[in-house]
Amino acid sequence: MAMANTNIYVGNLAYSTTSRDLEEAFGRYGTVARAQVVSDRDTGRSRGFGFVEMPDAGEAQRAIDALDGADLGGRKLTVNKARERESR
DNA sequence: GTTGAGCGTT
Repeated sequence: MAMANTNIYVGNLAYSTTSRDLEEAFGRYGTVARAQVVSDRDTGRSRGFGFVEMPDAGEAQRAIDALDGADLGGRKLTVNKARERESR
């Protein structure tokens, strides 16, 4: 109910990958409600993973299927539904 | 180089 968007985890990102990069990559498969690369709270560096929220479950699944294992910045992405945490 | 914060203690 409170979880209207499909929450997607994107791992194995190059440290150079930005939230904008995620938004562009997932935006090719549907509407992206939010895209965020997670940075280390202490060092400020990318932690090498991020999250993307998409309102359409069908588009979200298609994006996951298309981007999981895809190459971005020289890294093979790991993409799947996120485990916990909700939007904020 | 892999699953988000921070109040506080789950």
